[in-house]
Amino acid sequence: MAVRMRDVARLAGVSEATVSLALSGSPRISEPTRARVAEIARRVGYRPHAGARALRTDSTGALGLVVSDVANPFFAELAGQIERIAAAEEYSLVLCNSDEDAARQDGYLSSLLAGSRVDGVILVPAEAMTPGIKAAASAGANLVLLDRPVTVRGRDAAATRLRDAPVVRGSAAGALADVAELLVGLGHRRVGVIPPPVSNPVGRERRDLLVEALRRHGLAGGDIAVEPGDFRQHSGERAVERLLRRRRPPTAVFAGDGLMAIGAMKALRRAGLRIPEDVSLVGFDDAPWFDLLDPPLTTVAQPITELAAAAVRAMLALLRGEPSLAAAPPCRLVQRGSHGAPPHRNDAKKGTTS
Amino acid sequence: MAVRMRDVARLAGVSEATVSLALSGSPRISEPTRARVAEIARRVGYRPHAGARALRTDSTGALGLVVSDVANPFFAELAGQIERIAAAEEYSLVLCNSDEDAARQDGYLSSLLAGSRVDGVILVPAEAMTPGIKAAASAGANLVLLDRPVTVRGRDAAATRLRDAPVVRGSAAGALADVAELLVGLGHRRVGVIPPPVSNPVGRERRDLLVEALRRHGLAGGDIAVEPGDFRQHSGERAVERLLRRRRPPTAVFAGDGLMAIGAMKALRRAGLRIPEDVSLVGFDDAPWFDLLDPPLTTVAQPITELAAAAVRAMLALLRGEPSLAAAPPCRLVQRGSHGAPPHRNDAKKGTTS
DNA sequence: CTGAAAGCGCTTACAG
DNA sequence: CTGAAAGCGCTTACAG
Repeated sequence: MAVRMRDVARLAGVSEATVSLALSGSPRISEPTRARVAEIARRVGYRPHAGARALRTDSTGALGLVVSDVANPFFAELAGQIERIAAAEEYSLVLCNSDEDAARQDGYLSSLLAGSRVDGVILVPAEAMTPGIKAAASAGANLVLLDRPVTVRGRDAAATRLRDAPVVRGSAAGALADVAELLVGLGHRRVGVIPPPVSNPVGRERRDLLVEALRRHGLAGGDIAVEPGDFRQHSGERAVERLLRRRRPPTAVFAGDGLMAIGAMKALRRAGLRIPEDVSLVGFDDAPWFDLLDPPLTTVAQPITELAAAAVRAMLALLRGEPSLAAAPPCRLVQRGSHGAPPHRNDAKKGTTS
Repeated sequence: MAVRMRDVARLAGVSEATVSLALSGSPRISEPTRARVAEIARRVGYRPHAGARALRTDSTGALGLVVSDVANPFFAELAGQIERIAAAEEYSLVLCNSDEDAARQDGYLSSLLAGSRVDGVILVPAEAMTPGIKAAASAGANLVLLDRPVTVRGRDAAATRLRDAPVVRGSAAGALADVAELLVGLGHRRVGVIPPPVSNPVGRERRDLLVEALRRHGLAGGDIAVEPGDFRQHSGERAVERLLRRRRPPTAVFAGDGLMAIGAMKALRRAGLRIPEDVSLVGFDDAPWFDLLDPPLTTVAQPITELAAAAVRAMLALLRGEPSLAAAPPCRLVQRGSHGAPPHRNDAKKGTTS
């Protein structure tokens, strides 16, 4: 059906070997021959059979990207940028959604890597460690960890390799310290924190960074209410409901993910609370329409372009056998309209609706 | 590096042929042998080399998806659902962003199809017709057109095949008639329309369907101002600015795409206009956070889940050689808070800011 | 400067 | 019920 090398060779009156060499620009082929072969190949729309080439060269020209959910605006933007950069480097992108499910993630890892579908995988790990990640590492796969680290135990070969795997993620410490300073500075003394699942290193980290910054600003442990979510919008709603049922509900809420921030906003509104007059809300992740929300969302923006570029760069370094290139570009706090001073003290119990 | 069939054969004490047959469940292999081979393959994490299999069977187990921009929430959601459904059918997804650029789209088509990277492509065409689409069709590629049709001329083989290619897209006629009825019913007499590029059949269609519905409700041609955009947020802003500079600016604006609706909202606000008191705004495409915008956006929602399912279904039918399965599930108007009655007549020129 | 030949890892007629 | 052999489309040492 498709045009094959044999056809190009016949049309050019040379052997397949010459076509192959000519198209790869080998100096062994004379310029006139090279030009003629290239022109014919172009004219007939010849493209080498990707599978045949992969079989022969043990490299596919494809990269895998396993994220938890492309419908999440953060990952959608990230996937788009990674595709763009990879395409510029002549790599195609196989996209997989793990849906935060370790088993699905491991299935993808195995099909992509053990099946030699791709040369490497950029992975947003669904859990701190899974059998599939271990298996990929011990098979010597090219793995770049994106957005989240992985928890490595032991000193076997897989563990050692994994410890060396490049991790590319936003550095949230500075921005979360800014969040703490902003909220405490405005007078908030009771803060609700909705981190990603704490079974996940990224959940623990966002929680700990903010909680510690809040404490540095004088808040006591009892003033900080933690209700983890699961990266989904719905979990943000549920977490806010739980926060509002507390004896002394928070006057400010931090939601550690874009979708959870949306969910938190919905639940806050449903409870009849005004943002920021009754409660302040600070999110994590940004999107081009967050400034159009009601109110415009104050949030921690991740450096998506840098993350995408660094992830592809780290993968290319791996593929070339160069030393691994981790990266941690800083997140930054974007102040918009969803934060403000807390309501007066005697309004304290107002939030206990639902 | 990776485990190959040879290794499984050795461990099981049988030939490679037997392993192949056993794993494919051939009745020629005895049950004990099959079970033993399967168990060993599972234990060592064997996965067939995708390229070798593709070379031999002429089928890759992969599908291409070429969209114009995954960062657009509509396509992000669509891509996510398509990946999910394709994965359930054991197909992996190669994602490509054409960025509405015909040349990039054609490059992807050629690399995916002529390069035998995928068994078929689900394509959101960047233009009504391009050389790459024609080439793919005449090479007999499996092509499903998503969200947008293609303009076919001529009666050659490629044209005939293309005319038979399944088209899967939302049917907007009913919902756009509802938009016209809603706006005219509220008293609007001057409507601004920001369709997708009219070089694109989908742009012409959205424009024509709405304009005709508006006319059926008694609006004259001069009352309808058309300022096409290009699917990007920025173009929605520019289009609104042009609409507001008109002698008699519209009292209601329709933006024919999610990102353009966001842009329109931004420009309207920047011009100091209140929505919907000064201008009504109706969008196209929906997202889980559109109800949190200020004001909540009244919009035409596309049936994304149905579109994704229908696209994969159409592709599977093609791959099985079954008759092509087009689909056109209906869009529906979601009324929220961005529409209302027009301001009083003597306010008519208020909008001429900028 | 160019060609003939081997081999990557599978699947599938063909033997037995 | 199982194995030996051919061949998919490439690339790359090896000859000449």
